[in-house]
Formats: sequence, C-alpha cells, structure tokens
Amino acid sequence: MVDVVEQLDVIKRGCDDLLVEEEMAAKLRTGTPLRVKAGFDPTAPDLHLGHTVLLNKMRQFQALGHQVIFLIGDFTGMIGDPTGKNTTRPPLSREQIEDNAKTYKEQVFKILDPAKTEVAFNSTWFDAMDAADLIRLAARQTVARMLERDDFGKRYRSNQPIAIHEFLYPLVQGYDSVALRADIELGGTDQKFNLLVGRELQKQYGQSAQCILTMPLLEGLDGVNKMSKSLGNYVGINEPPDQIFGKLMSISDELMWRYIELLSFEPMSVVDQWKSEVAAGRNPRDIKVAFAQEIVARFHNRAAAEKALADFEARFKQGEMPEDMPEHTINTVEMYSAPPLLTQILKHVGLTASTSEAMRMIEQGGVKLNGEKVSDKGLVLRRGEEVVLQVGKRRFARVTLI
RNA sequence: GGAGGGGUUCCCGAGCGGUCAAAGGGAGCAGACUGUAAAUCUGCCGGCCAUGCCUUCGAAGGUUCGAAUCCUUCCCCCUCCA
Repeated sequence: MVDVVEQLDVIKRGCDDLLVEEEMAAKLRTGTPLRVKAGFDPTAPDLHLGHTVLLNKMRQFQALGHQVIFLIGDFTGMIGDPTGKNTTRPPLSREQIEDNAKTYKEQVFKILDPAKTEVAFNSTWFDAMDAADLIRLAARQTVARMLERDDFGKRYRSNQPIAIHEFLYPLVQGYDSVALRADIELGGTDQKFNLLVGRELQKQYGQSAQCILTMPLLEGLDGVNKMSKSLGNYVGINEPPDQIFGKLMSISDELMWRYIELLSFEPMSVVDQWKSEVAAGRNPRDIKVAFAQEIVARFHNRAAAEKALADFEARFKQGEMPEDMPEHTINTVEMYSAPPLLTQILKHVGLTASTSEAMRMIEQGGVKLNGEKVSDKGLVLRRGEEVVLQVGKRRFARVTLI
C-alpha cells in the first residue's frame, strides 16, 4: 500500500475539509483497507459533473486500495426530500427507487471500479426499525444542536418554515454510518453537519468515530451557483460529446482551474505546470481544450473527443453549421389554416418558448433562416420547404414543412 | 387557544382605486466585442390567429364605470403569548 503521507496528499486534493486529519493518518497507518462511505439520494438518476466530484474522490480511495461503499438512501428517498426549500418532493415508490438505483449504477461505474464497490441501501436497516426505535434515535440529538446547522439556523432566524422530519434526516443519515461501521464518510460541503452527526452517533454506539472529508460543491457553468440540473448550468455525463465539449469550452478561465482540480485525473504536478505555462503567456484556451477532451473521452471515448474538437473548430472558427441538429417534420396543412409564420414554427420546434419570444429574437437579430439573418417578423414559410433555423449561437433545427 | 405581521410576474422586492402586464434589482435571453470565453456595453424579458385581443398580483365571492389596490369568507406562512 502507498505511503501514508502520499495517500493523504491524494485524499486531500481539491477537498474542502478533512476532519480530523490526525485520526485519518492513524487509520491509514493501520494498513487495513478503510471503509469509505458516501451516500446518494436516489432521486436524481441523471448525473452531471457536479456529482462526479465525489465519485472521483471515491475512485481515488479505490486506487489506494480501500473499500468504497456506495450507499443509496432509498429509505430517505421514500419519505421525501430533506432540504426542500419550499417544495416538498413527492415520495418515491419502491419501483421508482429501484429504477433510479439501476440507472445510477450504470452511470457511476463509468468512474468507479465495480469490483471494489459495495452497494448498500439504507432501507436494509431502517425498514427493520419501528416508530419507537426512531424516536429513541431522535432522542440522541437536541433541537439546539440541529439549529447549529447553517441552513436550519438561517431559516429559523428568517422565519422560514422547518418541518420536523427535516430534523430527522441528519440522524437517519448519521445512523447509516453506525450501521455500516464507516471509517470515513465523504460528502459535499453542505453535508458537513450531517457527516458530523454520524461521527457523534458512532461514538454513542461505542464505535470509533468516522473521519469526514467534504468536497466543494462544483460551480455550474455560470461560475456562481452550484451546478444543478434545475439551474440549467450543468454538464450531464450522458450528454453527447459535442455538448460536453462545447459547454466546457464556455467556462471562464478562472473557473477552468477549479474544474481541472476537481474533475481532471491529471496529477497535480501536471496541473501546476500548466498554470506556470499560462502565467508565462500560453493561451488558456489550449489547456481548456485538453481538459474538455479528457472529460469527453472519459464518458465517451478518445475518438469522440477528437471529433468534438474538430467539429467545434469547424463550427466556430469557420462559422459552419453543426452536422447533427434536431430534425422536425411539420404537417402545416393540418396544423395551420394558412401558410405558417416563421415565429409559429420557431415555437413549434422548441427553438423559442413562445411566438412572442420568437418575435423578440427576430427584432434583435438573433434568428437565421438557412444561414441568413431574418429581419421580417411576419415572414411566412412556404409549404414543401426544408429549412435550417437558428436562434442565437447554439440552437439549431432542420425543419421540413409539408 | 389568544394577539400581531405577511402572501405581487422565474427569484428578491415596490405598488395600496384609473396613467399597471405592474418600479427597481437579480437571473435569463439576444446583439456587439471575443477564445462559443470571462468582464463590459446595448436591447429584450406574460401569452396569442398581434397596430388589437386574452390571462396574471394566495383562492373564491362582492363593491365600483374601473381593483394588485376597498369589503367578505377561506387557504397558507411567520412572530409573540398560552
């Protein structure tokens, strides 16, 4: 096994916090593979790069020879969402959860080594508990302690509602650590409190306390908010190569370094060299290209990465249209009484959200028909025509009117 | 159970009988500039069969020529007291 100091270096890369480092070192020194726990909500089967930050860390632990436990919070998922800001998510059925878990695994093993991963479900132990057991568990923490959690405290102070079951989640999650006898638990920074609860509970149950390692929440493409599907600032790992590539190319130079630290598998020594090269005048774009290709290759393959770059350059350096674009065939006779307006077609194929928006786009010069800018809001399309429509820089569609 | 405060367009937040599709900010989108960067600037930012029409200010009724604004009932949130 790798030397403890080296292990710690790898473990700490990109991390937000490691508590408690001395304990971690001691655990590593025993030479026994550690039980590394990371919990996942079974509600979001569509993974994006933000989720992979944690998975990458798990992968590193596997590479160091430790036992990784991929815990699916199916029990918690059936109750509803804990951190619901204002909307309560509908509880998931057993079937949905199993479906989600399946898609989860398919995606997760693009990064993790299946042979070194133990998949666990927390319903295994929670289904066996009754109401009295749960209340006994609840007795182990105080309301004051719960209000120490930042988001609870904030909501409490700003008069936002907190439902009682939300207080139960940290306990439930903490108990998972007891059930799994985890040596270390990984999570996002937002999870720090919950992870610490696990530590406390383990002590109360007479186990040695887990260390906790928190990873930063990856910023989304906007560089401000955390990456999330609902904000639309994400890169999904199942997206087509050119999408992944294009999205990564659009991030700021500053954000690029952040992404590289958290997402690239290149050793830090290489990254540091890139940084000094850029400082010496190298175009950051080159680094970004290399990074974007690495990610495309990870979720697709090397050839796809090469092609994504070639297409990208053709499209944006030479202004060509993409090869692949959504195709639509519209039966205008059935749908419209008169030959359709361009604005109606734009809305119909989803290039704009409404005809009003389509009109605005035309006014602002953001609409192209077969590569030509459109300035007439009342433009009528002929039946039998095949046209290529473009809105903004990126949205394309090929439309056949019959 | 009692007393008080509050629910406005994606979010925050003004408006408190007509001039309100509703100030301002944020987000978003388009254009310019670029490295499809970032930053910046400009414009847009409810919908539609579109110089007009329709729907929106927690819900439902009502008053009025006219309501986000007034009245009634209901729902929800918060605070303090019990």
